[in-house]
Amino acid sequence: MPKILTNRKILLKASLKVFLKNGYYHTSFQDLAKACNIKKSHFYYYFSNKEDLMKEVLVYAHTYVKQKIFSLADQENKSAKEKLNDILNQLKQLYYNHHYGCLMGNTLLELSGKEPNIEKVITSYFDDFKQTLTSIYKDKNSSEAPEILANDTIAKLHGNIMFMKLYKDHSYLENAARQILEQF
Amino acid sequence: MPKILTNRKILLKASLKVFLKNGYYHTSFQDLAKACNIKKSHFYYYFSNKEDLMKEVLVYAHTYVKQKIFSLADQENKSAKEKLNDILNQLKQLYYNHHYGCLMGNTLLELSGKEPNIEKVITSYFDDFKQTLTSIYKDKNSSEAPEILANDTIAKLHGNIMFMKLYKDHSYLENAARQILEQF
DNA sequence: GTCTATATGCGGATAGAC
DNA sequence: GTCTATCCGCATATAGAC
Repeated sequence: MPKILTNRKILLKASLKVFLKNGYYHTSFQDLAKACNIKKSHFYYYFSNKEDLMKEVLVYAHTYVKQKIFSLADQENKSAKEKLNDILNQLKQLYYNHHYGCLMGNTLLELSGKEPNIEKVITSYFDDFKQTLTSIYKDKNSSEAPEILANDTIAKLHGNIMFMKLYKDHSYLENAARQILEQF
Repeated sequence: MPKILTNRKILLKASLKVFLKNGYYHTSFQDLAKACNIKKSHFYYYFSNKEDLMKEVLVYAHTYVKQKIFSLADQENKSAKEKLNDILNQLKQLYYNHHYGCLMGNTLLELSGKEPNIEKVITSYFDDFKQTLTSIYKDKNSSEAPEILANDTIAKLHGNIMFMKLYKDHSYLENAARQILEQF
């Protein structure tokens, strides 16, 4: 009989959903415990406190997106525009099953200036996102610098993710992605 | 001697700053009372509860922006581009004294799906914003519908307000505003 | 209109049994 | 590794004196 009935990864995945839905401050260990099917005190066996848990959740999310999506920028035998298309399609799938928006964006707006340790993880995510798109925009002929184009694209995506959440309508992200691709 | 030492408007203005800095759930009546120089129980004389207070704060903010900024779209003897320039300049001033971002955007991402009464106020703000810019883009020759252009502009602004908050750097909004104006 | 005092519940966190 | 029990503080909110 295994002594381990759960593990960090299972807890991180389940906690992520709760944080995405409820935000950081509005999520209690009670909520998390319910979603994870464990007692709330048991979180302290795996994590030192709530901040630590959230940090790990965000690191987990970043790692997942990096491997699953950002890595598509490294595909050989594909054009820059094809890579961009792949990335945008995968990003859309991330957001299409709900109306909770983006965990990184939500958490940034909620915690920036309050929880420096958590903020660092979010910064590293957006740095990574920007670098990924910059590498793609380097292949585009444009009067604008690739870093600027990458920033514009991320800003436009997240502005439309905001609209998506506000109006509970996926078409905002759909249209933004199409427009970004057309303008490449 | 006046019996009224404070009033709703004073409380709303001071509370707005606290909510902008700390968010909704992370703000306690303790924090608000300190910023307003009253006892925390005294809020219940003016507002029925925290949700009601926040709603009033957002209504106050909307009214302020509507009168001070959105109204610039109605100026006679100015071109559409001049009006857009005026609005963008005023919006920048709203955000340039701090790195807390936008109260409407922050609150939307934090409370959407949780506090319907508050969400309605936010929706009405963005509807108003969109309508204001739509009226301006109607004067522009473009293959895109004015509503689409208005949406794009708001999305781009708020995406860059996010960056502004993340990197504590005003130039994101500055550049976005310049670019929006150039593309008119 | 403004205050003091207080009720009540829930939050994060710890101790220690099994 | 997982649980029960519990501490402590703070949160929202109310009652009622002045």
